[in-house]
Amino acid sequence: MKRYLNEKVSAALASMNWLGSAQLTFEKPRDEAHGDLTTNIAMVLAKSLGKSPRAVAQEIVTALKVEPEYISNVEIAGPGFINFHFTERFFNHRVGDVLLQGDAFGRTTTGEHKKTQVEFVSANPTGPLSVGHGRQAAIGDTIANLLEWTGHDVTREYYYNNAGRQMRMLAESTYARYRQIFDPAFPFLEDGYQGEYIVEIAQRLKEARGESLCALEKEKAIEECKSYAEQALFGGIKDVLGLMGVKFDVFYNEDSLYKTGKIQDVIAEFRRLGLAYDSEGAVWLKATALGLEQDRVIVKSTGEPTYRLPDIAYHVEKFRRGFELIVDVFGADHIATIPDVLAGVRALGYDPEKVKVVIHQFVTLMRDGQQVKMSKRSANFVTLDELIEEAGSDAVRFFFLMRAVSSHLEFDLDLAKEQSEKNPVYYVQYAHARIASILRFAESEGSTSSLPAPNNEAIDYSLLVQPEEIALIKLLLEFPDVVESSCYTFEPQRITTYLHDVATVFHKFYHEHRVVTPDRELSSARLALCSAARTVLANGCKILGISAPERM
RNA sequence: GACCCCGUAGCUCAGUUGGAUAGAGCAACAGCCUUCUAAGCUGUAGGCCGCGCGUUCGAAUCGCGCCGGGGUCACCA
Repeated sequence: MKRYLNEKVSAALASMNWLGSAQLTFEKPRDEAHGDLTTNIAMVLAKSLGKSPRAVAQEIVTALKVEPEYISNVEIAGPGFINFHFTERFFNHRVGDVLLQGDAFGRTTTGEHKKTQVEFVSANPTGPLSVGHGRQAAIGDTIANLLEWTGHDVTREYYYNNAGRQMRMLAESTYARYRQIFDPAFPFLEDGYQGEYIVEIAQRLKEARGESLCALEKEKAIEECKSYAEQALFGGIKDVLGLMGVKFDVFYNEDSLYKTGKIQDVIAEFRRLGLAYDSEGAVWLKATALGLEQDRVIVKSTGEPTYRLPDIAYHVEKFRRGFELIVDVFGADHIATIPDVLAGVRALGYDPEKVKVVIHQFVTLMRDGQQVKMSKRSANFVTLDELIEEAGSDAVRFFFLMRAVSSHLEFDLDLAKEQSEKNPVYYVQYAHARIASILRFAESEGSTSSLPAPNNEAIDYSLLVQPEEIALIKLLLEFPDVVESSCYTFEPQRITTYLHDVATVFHKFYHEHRVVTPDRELSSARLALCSAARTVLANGCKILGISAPERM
């Protein structure tokens, strides 16, 4: 639709030598009376031409040549908009295109197989995934899906660290809980992990190993606890991600950056560039020389690197591995580290423009109208697996994707749990199930009245003339554009919003018009339309990672 | 104090690269099932788009300054 008009209007502009002096764009007017597409080109050109916008518009329209078969009306309106009305014929013949493309409808190739990495979740195995991680998993996986739908070669990656202070604390906490099974008076560490899950892990450890760890030397026993707890927690994390339908291609261990000398290489390179110096026993990155506020420690006086150094080394590795587009999905709590990493990457000669950082805000969990406080260290917190168990994966994913990533998300547990019409995810799924039901019904009727198959070439799409039919077709045709804009702006909520709209428009159509009627020609055309709507809903659900049920 | 996100209907939030008369769900009220799924549809009501100034043909959208809420500012990750 846009492509068609772009060609025609560009030709008109060219005939007056106005082409190129302003960006020609088309958009869908909010008000249907203003046509199917509109352009503001006349208003943009008016100033430089020294003419009134409406006069410019008139000249363009006069020079414009369009086929009346496709364009029913071109009008100048308001301050100088040029509105284009397409014919019903133009729209209803597109239904066949949708059906022909089927589960590929909405896919585009603009990504040109660009090698792309999406990093998300990246939680260290120190505890079960939180609700916040769940949001990140839904966002990251959906962005990855969107990138695939636009033709990128996508690698889903999870970066983790199973060394360091936090893991040490996990090990000691587990050890203490383990010892407490045999000796309730065994002291628990001051700032250890309080969560009930540690007790459970200790219990399982006891079942697996009996009392044997008590006999071991403490350090040795703690080491055993660490590997056992890590394995248990990582297993749990992967299970929960699996429940959400999230599968990673690569689990990247921070440790490998040390083993292969990548960390040392980065330090050496910074030193060579005069961007690192020693002070107070630590190694500092001269971030001020890179335009940042203050210098930062990259290697502590204890000899351990701070998180910045491996983060920079990891990003360097992303470039070295050949990724042309690097998407980092982080929680808002990591926002402060990003400038350091990007500055480091740039200093080392890589283009930070290729790194897109998607920051998502926090999730507030509401239960009975009360906020549920969440902290991994406190005993009282709702984990992602509990949430999924209560509300189901579809509802959880959909809820996480309903809001803009930059907005705080209030997750109403009671609403998500409610398996009823109040729950928005069902609205979309119900539309899909309803269509599936209609198609089943038509098939059963077809055995006696031989209705043509929905994708039959003999279908007369021009029978689709009702306002509800045309409105549905128009909306369905927007799907590829919605996928693209959602992808390139990294705003997955555009898909949930759009699918909700599709469901609404379909339900209205369904309410107004009977699909299967004695009129076989009309029935066929409407079945085709239903099938096209089902295609869009199913494809959209696929992108969101939720199911599109045949029955509800 | 510095930086980041948010501020739109009673509540939770959409609102496409700035476009014409501001949108949905929930909550409230009033209707619609002898017909393909009522987990649906229709109608009513609900708004200084936080405030002010600016940019321009035009601002919920962009800029600056306030106000309010949240977050981050380690030799924690």
